Amino acid sequence: MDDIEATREIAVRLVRAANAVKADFADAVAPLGLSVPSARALLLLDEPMPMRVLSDRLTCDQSYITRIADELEERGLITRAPGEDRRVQILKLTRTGTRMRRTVFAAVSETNRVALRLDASDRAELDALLVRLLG
Amino acid sequence: MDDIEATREIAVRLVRAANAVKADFADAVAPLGLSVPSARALLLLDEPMPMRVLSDRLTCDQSYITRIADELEERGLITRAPGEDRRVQILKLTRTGTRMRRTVFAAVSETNRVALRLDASDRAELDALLVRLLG
DNA sequence: TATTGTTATACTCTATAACTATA
DNA sequence: TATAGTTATAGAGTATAACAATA
Repeated sequence: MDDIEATREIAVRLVRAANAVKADFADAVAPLGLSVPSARALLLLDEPMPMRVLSDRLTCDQSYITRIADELEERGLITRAPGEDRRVQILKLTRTGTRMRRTVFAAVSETNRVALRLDASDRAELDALLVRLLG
Repeated sequence: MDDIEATREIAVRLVRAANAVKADFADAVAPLGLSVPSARALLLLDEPMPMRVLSDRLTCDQSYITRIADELEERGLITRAPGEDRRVQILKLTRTGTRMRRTVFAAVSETNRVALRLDASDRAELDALLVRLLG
């Protein structure tokens, strides 16, 4: 069996594994009525931060954060408040948002197949390989 | 550091690594004027097959194959021909398609970071972990 | 002039539903 | 009636461009 072919197979499996992880995440947050991007944002909001910072952490465009913030704000999970620099909007979890963040965290942790299917030494091995892959 | 937190970090890195692999693939096929799904389909068309079989291998809906086949046909890379069962359309690479498939294969192989960043034993390790993860 | 955020728009990947032709 | 493929449509996730306000 061709070496190149075998290596491509691994790449395909890597993408499949990531899809499975994402599907697990989506299944975990769907019952909470949150979209995947909003749930991801919620997890990142461990402390108040400007929308710009959130877009950096989510690695997405700033304009997309407006949409996510709208959704979270409508659900009463965050507030927007202007920063000292008047251009900046600081996103901050409400009390409901803090509770929801914990709920999301618990839900996605329970369904995380990295935890479910790999023991500690496997996880360490995988992590090292992924770091090498990401360079 | 929390164990749950660390495990979630690995899941995040897994998704990032897969995104990197996909981005490599997209960058490799973009200069050829192919969309990612069409390039994927092309790689799977190692022999003539019904659209239904291709949808199984791409793990997507049949209706999506119609779109992909349209694109490949317009580019002169495949032909549709009815099978013995008159409901079936057999997709078959043209000569140009066969050449293009080889070009795609070479291009994505060259940019495949699994090959570039991991040696043979790392790859075997990674593969085993991914299989376990996919269960 | 550069940056934050907003708005409007559009693109990619993909699925669902309703349909047709054949089996 | 079940299956292969098509068509039209829709939805999720995300980006681009133009813009307002502030720096």
